[in-house]
Amino acid sequence: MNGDNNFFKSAFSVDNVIFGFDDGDLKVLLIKRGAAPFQGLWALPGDLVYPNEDLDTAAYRVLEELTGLKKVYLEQVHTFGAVDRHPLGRVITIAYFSLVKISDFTLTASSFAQNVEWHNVHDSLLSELAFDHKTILETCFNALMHRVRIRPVGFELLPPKFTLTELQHLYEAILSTELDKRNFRKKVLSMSLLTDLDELQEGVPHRPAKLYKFNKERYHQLEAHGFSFEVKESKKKEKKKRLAELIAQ
Amino acid sequence: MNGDNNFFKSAFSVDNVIFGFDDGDLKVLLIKRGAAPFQGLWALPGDLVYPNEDLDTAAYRVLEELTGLKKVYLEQVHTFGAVDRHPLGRVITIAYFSLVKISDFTLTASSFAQNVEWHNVHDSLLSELAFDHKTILETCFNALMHRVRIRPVGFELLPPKFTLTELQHLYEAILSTELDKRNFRKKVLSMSLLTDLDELQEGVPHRPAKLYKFNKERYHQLEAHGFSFEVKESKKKEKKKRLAELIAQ
DNA sequence: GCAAATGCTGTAATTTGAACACTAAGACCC
DNA sequence: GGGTCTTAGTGTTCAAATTACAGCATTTGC
Repeated sequence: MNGDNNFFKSAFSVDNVIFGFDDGDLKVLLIKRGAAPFQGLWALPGDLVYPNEDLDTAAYRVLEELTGLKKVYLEQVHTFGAVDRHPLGRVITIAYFSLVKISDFTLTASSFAQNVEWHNVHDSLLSELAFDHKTILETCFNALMHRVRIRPVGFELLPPKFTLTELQHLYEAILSTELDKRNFRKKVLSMSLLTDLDELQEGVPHRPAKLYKFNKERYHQLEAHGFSFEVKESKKKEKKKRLAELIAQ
Repeated sequence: MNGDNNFFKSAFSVDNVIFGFDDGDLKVLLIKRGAAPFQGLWALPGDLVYPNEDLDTAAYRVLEELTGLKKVYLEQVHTFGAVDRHPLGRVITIAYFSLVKISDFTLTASSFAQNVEWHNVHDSLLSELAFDHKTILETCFNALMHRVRIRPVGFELLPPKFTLTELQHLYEAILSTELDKRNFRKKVLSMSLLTDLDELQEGVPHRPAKLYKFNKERYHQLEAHGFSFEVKESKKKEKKKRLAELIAQ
């Protein structure tokens, strides 16, 4: 193949929707663009893929350059390739999402220079972002909502030790719903994916909660046996919502 | 951006896993390669994406050039971009799957020249395919298995009029399992997604079955109200399987 | 010691899912 | 026309999962 061919005048990039969870809120890491195009707008971290680099490798690289983190959860979601999505040429981009523990996170020197910030996901979905990044964020957020119902990836967003209430708040933030406390705890504990650490929370101005950790070994065991993980919205609400919509027609 | 940049010496293609259903079997449309590399091996239909062409457009084009069909179900699944996946250069490929009614299908003139055939999916997964197409087929088949449990896309594979038994066989072929006849019919009918056509099968040497069609309008209504479609494997089997595995440990 | 805040726990009612076997209708053959 | 073959079609019972729901317990801080 030769470089003169028209088919070889395109580039591809990866864009990474990096989710974090803090203070009861689901967040996404964005970079303020310092140069045209879209100067001054917030954008997803991303980069062109090197000629001799695999796609996943590129996505991990973007993540590590920005956060210093390796070994985080990363998943390819969708590829966006509208002809006019990049004003300077044909660039298709492969979108990934990753889940990081904000507790582990420190900005790297390289990222420190840039204007990097955690943003509330829902707010970002309502604001303007560079390129087609709003669509990408939407798609990845939907993928996350879907994923947490099927696999226990939520733990990737929590610190190593967490309380059941924190876990519940995480699920509520991702699924944008409220869950019944007793049913949630019953269900989660019945899966035996949590190890009770026999430790209590410290520094809280109320009764401290027990701390748990995620039991990865147990998860892999169950996974091998066709286990499925699921958290559902309350039926009461679904019914109410559906009824309301029917009436509205 | 200029053409000398190293980043612009790559190409991208689409590959299309075209599923059909015939004679109780799930099939995939493959092309026998007439030229190197991988000459003589079966491959997925695909093509480079034109410089001014959107990705989905390219996937539809590949499909139409081969089958003459427009307006078929098409879904992007995953992008494959290993550095060495194409022996002649860096080509990343965006994989799609599509669902066609074999009854509608006729080979186009252009595809007639090529060696195009329907292959049993399970056989193909065990045979050698060109490039990384076996991995792509696997990924798309898994995506299909997953998709039919969530959305009623299975109908895209059946002729406009079909019997409940045909529908059941389709699900059994995709999910590689057996389903209980009564429970299946009960569930499917309870969703009110089928319209009873008040017609009977003809030309069968036994009691003819009623014919149904898929009610698309009804589906869109339900979809708008957060409806979810699901077909499950029998629990009996799962339990047996799991027990066997536990014993084997 | 009392107020404030969150942690923690169980049961009853309902819904959903799974298992299971016989009669019905038409085609074909004699 | 009667018998046989083949697939169509149908309901009930039991078990499991899901839902709704409220009050006492423990710690901190005043």
